[in-house]
Amino acid sequence: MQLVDAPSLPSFAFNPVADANHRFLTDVTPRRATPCSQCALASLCHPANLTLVERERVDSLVHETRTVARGANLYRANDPFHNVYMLRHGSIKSVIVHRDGREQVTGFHIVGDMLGLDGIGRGRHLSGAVALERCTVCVIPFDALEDACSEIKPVQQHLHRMMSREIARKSSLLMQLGTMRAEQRVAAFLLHLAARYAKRGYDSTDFTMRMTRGEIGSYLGITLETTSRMFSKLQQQKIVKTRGKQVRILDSDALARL
Amino acid sequence: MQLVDAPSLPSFAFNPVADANHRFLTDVTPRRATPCSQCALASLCHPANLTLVERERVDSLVHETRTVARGANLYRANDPFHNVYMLRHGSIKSVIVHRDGREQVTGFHIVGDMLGLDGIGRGRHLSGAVALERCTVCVIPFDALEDACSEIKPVQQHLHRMMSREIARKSSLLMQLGTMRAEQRVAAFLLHLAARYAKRGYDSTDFTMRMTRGEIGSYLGITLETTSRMFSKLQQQKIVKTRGKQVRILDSDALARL
DNA sequence: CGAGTGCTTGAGCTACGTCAACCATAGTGG
DNA sequence: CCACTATGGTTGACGTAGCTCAAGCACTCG
Repeated sequence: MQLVDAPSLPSFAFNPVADANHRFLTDVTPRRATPCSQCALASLCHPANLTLVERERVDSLVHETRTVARGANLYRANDPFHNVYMLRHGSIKSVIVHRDGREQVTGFHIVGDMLGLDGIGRGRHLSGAVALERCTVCVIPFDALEDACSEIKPVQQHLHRMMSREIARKSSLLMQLGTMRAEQRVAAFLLHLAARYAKRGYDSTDFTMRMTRGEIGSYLGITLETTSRMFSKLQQQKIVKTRGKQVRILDSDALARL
Repeated sequence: MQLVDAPSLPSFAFNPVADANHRFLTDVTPRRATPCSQCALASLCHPANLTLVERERVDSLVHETRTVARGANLYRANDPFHNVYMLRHGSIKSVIVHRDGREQVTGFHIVGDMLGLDGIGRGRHLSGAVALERCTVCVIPFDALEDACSEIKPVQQHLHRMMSREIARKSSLLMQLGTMRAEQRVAAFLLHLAARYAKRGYDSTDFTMRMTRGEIGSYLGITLETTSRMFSKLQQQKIVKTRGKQVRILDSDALARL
């Protein structure tokens, strides 16, 4: 609902509502895009070594930026697939909902991640994408991206890498779910998150997790209670320190050794 | 199973060496490719609606076919990534090995599947691919495939769909591991396998699973004993009938209802 | 025939799920 | 400003699904 769209992302625009299902009805606000060439994330979104002309061509792919309110859907499962999205600010969870209504988190996305790739195959999004906090995304029509791929080799390679990494990411998660015990899963989750923050230049030992214990648990295939217990356990062992969503990793070697 | 395609496929080329398990050391036998246009699998590998010229271009991508002996690796984790493979005959498992030596199965591939996609991202294969029976694959150098993508739009789209489907497949597996109980996992596994056979024109109610209980269990995140128990349980309920690796699905609705 | 590999089944143990109570924080409405 | 409510987090008590360990059977292959 809200979403003040304003020239520039004013944070006062955040305006929470109450009610499990009936909140944040209007999700998404389009905005004008600032050119990619001026974007701090360019190194994550774009292949390097483009010519000026190519760079302009890439700029033109993003003809829209959207902001998504906390709790709102960027897209939902089964929505027709048209665009992929670069997450430019904020964090997002991907969820699949079972026929029985339970939902399963299949991914967390942070700044610099590309979303929506699972929709290409069947022309519909397979999972939904829900903002964990106010987000801004660049909207990239997939048709146009494919066209650009044909013309500009590095763009093609970049896309393929992004997709492949998504596959690899899921593989490694599969391994976690298949073979690790709860404590190890939580440890691996923290390390993975930290590594991604590090890669983006954020503090990787001290950060705030945007997701709840329930969401982490769903992602890791354990309950929220177990998740909480594992955080407590890690804290007792002086391996991490948590206070709500705030985490500090005290001994990342120990985490990795679990 | 075996492949009558005969004139060639010299099994004499098989030349064992010593490795972790000391069997099947030399894995792979190159062969000349038969043109794709004459391949029964063309509808799975290729986009439809290609012009004659385009079709020939695609044919030229496959300049090699290999056979892989049972138990042999088509590629191993960390091998440098050069090719993707179309599985033309047989079945293959994808495995990741932990540092502690345990291995986790992350996928089963049957005729018509594309393998190796997880290697694009980092230039090295993330998982290994082990033949569950004698296999033949078409070798497609990825560079050449990318070139063809740039030139022929339908090829590009086809590749993107394949990759996206791989992502989707893993997502759905994640859901199984995250939320289902052992019996449901086994049921979902059978249904999924049956559906894939059906799509390829094989009998989907009566088939033989090429993988062991242990491999199924690893894939599903349960032990081989539990896998076996679940098969027994399903048999008691007259939902499926198994005899070793041979399965008959008696009541696929019941399977889906679990 | 013996050895190797895979499958089944039982008995006991345990990691984790379930249920439930309670606390903290933050937004909300009088 | 202070209850009031909603949401998220922590912790305990208890039950159980699935793991571990172990034994025995069925095939296949040399």
